[in-house]
Amino acid sequence: MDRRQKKTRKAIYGAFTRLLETKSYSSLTVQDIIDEADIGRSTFYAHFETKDELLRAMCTDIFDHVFSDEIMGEAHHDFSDRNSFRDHITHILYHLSEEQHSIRGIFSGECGEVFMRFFREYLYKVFESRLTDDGDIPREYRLDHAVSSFAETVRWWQSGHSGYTPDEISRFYFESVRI
Amino acid sequence: MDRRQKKTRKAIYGAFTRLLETKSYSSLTVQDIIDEADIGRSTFYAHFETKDELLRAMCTDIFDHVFSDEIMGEAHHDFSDRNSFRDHITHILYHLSEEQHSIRGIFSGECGEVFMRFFREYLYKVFESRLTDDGDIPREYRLDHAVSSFAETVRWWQSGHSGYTPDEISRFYFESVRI
DNA sequence: TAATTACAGAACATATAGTTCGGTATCTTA
DNA sequence: TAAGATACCGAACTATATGTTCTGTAATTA
Repeated sequence: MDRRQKKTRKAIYGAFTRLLETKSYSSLTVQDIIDEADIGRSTFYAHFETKDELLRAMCTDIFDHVFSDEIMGEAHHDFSDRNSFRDHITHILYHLSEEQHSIRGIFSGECGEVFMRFFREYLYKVFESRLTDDGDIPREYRLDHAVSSFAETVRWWQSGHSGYTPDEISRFYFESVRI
Repeated sequence: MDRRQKKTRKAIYGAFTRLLETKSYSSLTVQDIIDEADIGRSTFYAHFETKDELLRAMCTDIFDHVFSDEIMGEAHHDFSDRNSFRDHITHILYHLSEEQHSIRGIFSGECGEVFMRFFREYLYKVFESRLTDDGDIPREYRLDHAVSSFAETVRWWQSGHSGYTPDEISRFYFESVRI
């Protein structure tokens, strides 16, 4: 990839995350991003068709990193011995904490919804295969509940309670939800 | 209130909910609502400053009804004998099912987030006083988790699974979350 | 070195939001 | 029921943001 392209893309991403820390997504104009990134107007549109697509691209980038090993089924962190579900979840939390700089502003505000929708798509894949069969509650509901609860747990963690460690958050989650 | 005002307000609400069943909130223009409601442009703005405020007003209307007895602390439905927390929750679900016509389109799409945010505000009040003290998990987290899980349960129910009864949904919830 | 590709930025077309205002219909009240 | 108040209609207008096009320039690549 052309060095110039990487440079502008990085500038756009940076400007976007920086702006999201002070302004809300909907009140953010493309011009704001252009000014903050210090690029030409046509350059922005050469990279992204809309503001929404920019958000989408950023989410994809972040999650591809966060879930990279998860999707592959391998674990770099020290959980390779016992691949328990709980370890996988904690693993994801560790990855998320490494991406704090980019997701700080993204969770709050209206783009939080877009972000959460993406997040849940990935989480479905992770939870689906691990969900135990049990009881007379529809599997569909149980899956939705497990995913929603986890996504909301992360939202809670990342918006105002980032002092807790991934292990603590994992414990909170597994002690609050019946899986 | 002037009969004319009630009439236009009803027309706007109706048009809004009708449109939300086929189009997404963000792609919905004020002009769309005006055309569907068959009113004058200035009339819309005489009632609501923005599209967001319209959504906000509708949410308030719906929730004021759904939570009316809850906030008052009284129960019209047959739960007056044993005011257990679970009865209260089921009570709310019954009220919600009565409002299905207006909330059908509101849960899906982007306005779902606005709706959910409102919903959660009301739910916090209901859950806060009933939350048992227990364990070494921060009360703040447990409250957030209980509220989020319930809100998401209702979202799941109202978007594609409205065949279940309020009692069933209540059971699903209480058997999935540790409160 | 030559061809390609990306960028800057001005100019432009379009769409939507929100306001203003004069005329008309409807409601209220004295 | 007559008069004053209030709400509605809708056209015209301003303002703002979006997205496109084009030309000249600088960086990259072969």
